[in-house]
Amino acid sequence: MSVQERKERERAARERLIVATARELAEQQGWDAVTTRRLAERIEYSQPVLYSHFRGKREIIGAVALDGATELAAALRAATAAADGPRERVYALARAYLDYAERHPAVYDAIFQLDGGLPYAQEDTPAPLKDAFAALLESLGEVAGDGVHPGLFTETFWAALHGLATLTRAGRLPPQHTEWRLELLVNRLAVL
Amino acid sequence: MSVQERKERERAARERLIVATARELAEQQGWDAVTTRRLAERIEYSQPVLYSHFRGKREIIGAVALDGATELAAALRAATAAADGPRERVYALARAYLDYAERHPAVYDAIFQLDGGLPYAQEDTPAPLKDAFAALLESLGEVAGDGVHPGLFTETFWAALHGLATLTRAGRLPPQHTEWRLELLVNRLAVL
DNA sequence: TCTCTTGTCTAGCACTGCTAGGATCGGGTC
DNA sequence: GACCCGATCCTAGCAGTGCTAGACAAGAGA
Repeated sequence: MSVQERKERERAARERLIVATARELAEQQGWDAVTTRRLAERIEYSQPVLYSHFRGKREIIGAVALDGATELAAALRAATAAADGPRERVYALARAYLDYAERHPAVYDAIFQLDGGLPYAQEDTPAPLKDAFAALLESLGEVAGDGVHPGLFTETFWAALHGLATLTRAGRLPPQHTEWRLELLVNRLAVL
Repeated sequence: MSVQERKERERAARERLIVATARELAEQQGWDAVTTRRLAERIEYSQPVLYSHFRGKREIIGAVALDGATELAAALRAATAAADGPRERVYALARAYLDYAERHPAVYDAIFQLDGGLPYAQEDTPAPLKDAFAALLESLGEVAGDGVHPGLFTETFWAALHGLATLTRAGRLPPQHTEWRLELLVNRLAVL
């Protein structure tokens, strides 16, 4: 059985290579540049190999999204762990979120804007996505205020952050005063 | 000169037809279905005619965005005009905004998500876009609170609405409790 | 009526995501 | 060690995309 095991290992490694390369290409040149031909060339295989791992380009985006969600959750937890008190935690969380969106716009898009064929906000939502939301909930739940459902509060706060992140990057909001908008959001929305 | 005038009139009419048809197609089947071939077929001209009016598909999206922005501004003003007092005005504004995003998702995307080649948040930003923001500012400026810049407050509130609208439509937020999130946003962000 | 500009269309380019079918490589068996 | 056969991979191609060069026809002005 060791031959088959080796083959499966190699196959898994190649799958990781595909996802990592897709992400790299997307971060370097945007998702438009991630074509199946270019991706195949970079991993030094022919196009059809991609389709033996994924149903199509959509599923590759989905795989990048799952990777990114894991990373985002870790970044949020790392930021809040170093902060003292609810107020500082919320600030740290919001800054870390916007920071991630700015540093990894392609991955952020894969998670929150593009169609990766993943189910969201359902029972069968993949664990990394649920966990990213959980990371938000951990710090935001404690500042929801009396009588306000922590989950719904987290959703609302998150939506506001998402709006800031996407509108700023799309050039719809001027890049100046980002910090100010973030402070307004935290001061008004969170019950501290 | 009347011959030339007639030609220019016809040309302008055809340009409006292109934009209206693109919008119709996008609202019916999504922007992916708006291909230059399909669009040309619907207006009963050949593809190259499109390029005698617009530099490319991007500019057509931009034209739909400008149309939509005018419409959105009118919808926001109509909603707030019928409301009494700042609190009711903000509610009416927020509801009208989310309502427009839900009823005209393709147009909403053209304005706020897709690349239509338009300059935003600058001096040379087209009037319809500036006016849509002005419509937001008219109702939101009065609830910014003391010492808070009305423009920046409007941007922040708008970003939050945008986040709710896009995340909900992309399936990232469950469709239930939309009203509740909106109320939370208004109650916490606006100083009433 | 003829000419020449203006406007329109046909045909084609380089690219996209995706797939059918043939070639080749390598593990398992005799 | 030689052979068979299945798994694996690649070449070639499909239908579609945005966009454009160049041929062609229609119509205004002389």
